[in-house]
Amino acid sequence: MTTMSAGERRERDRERYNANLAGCPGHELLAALSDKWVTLVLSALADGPLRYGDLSRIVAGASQKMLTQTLRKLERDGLLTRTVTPAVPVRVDYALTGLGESLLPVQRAIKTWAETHIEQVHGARAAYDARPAP
Amino acid sequence: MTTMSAGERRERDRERYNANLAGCPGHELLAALSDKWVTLVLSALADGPLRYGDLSRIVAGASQKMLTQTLRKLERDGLLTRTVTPAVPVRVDYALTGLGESLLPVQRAIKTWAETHIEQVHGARAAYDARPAP
DNA sequence: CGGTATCCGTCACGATACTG
DNA sequence: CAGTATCGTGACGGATACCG
Repeated sequence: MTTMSAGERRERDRERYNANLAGCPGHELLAALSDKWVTLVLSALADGPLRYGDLSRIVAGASQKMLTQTLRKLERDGLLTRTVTPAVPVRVDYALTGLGESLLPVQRAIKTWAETHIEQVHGARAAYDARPAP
Repeated sequence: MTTMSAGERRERDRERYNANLAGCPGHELLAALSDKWVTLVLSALADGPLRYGDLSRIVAGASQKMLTQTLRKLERDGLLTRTVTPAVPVRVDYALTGLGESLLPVQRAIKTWAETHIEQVHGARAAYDARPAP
């Protein structure tokens, strides 16, 4: 069968396209960074290692589940290390790796742009929202 | 009433925290950029204005709904302009604003980091996944 | 051509309870 | 202290159909 419905074709195209996206480094990174808590955890650890409890206090908005999930993901990606000290009670420290630290300048670049231009964005939004209704 | 259940307190804390987050320029930007299609649209327009149809072909993975939604958001934020030329059929052009263009270097920074370090990340993942099961 | 309107599945997230 | 297990829900994205 060489024939194929338009729907099938579109679906196949989308799959291909998404496969490309998944393989694109830029997108992978962006997907990782955009995670609500990743940035917060990373910058919390920028000043030095922290224990789980400390992190959960600093990143106060995160649920236990989300915090753990985020930490595991970052550990898997080699951005931080997880060190368990067997004692009673247990002690777990998290610290940035070199790779993780190398990400901090990128974060700063983003932050800098944001602080420099956010006013303009807010202004544009206000203007847009104030337009006469269609 | 000065008393409050632990649950209520946590909930209130989370709300406050999220309110802070919403006001944080860095997070606002990150939330905007992380949108699956924003980066693609922006870089598609980096070389010059495009019509809606062109965009939908270049950003092939996006559904019509998502593409329109993304374009509207970017227009609202002042990152691009939408120009309607009343004719038959209608013609709509999208172009980056100065503000939108100023975002391109940031995108490049992200892309550069990704291309430089993604191998390490993949290596770390492989190592993590290959560890002996607990 | 360039959209809007509507329905619908899924899945990420949070709350809660329990464990080594 | 530092998690794991389980369940409920709501926002988001996709498919489809229709409009100026």
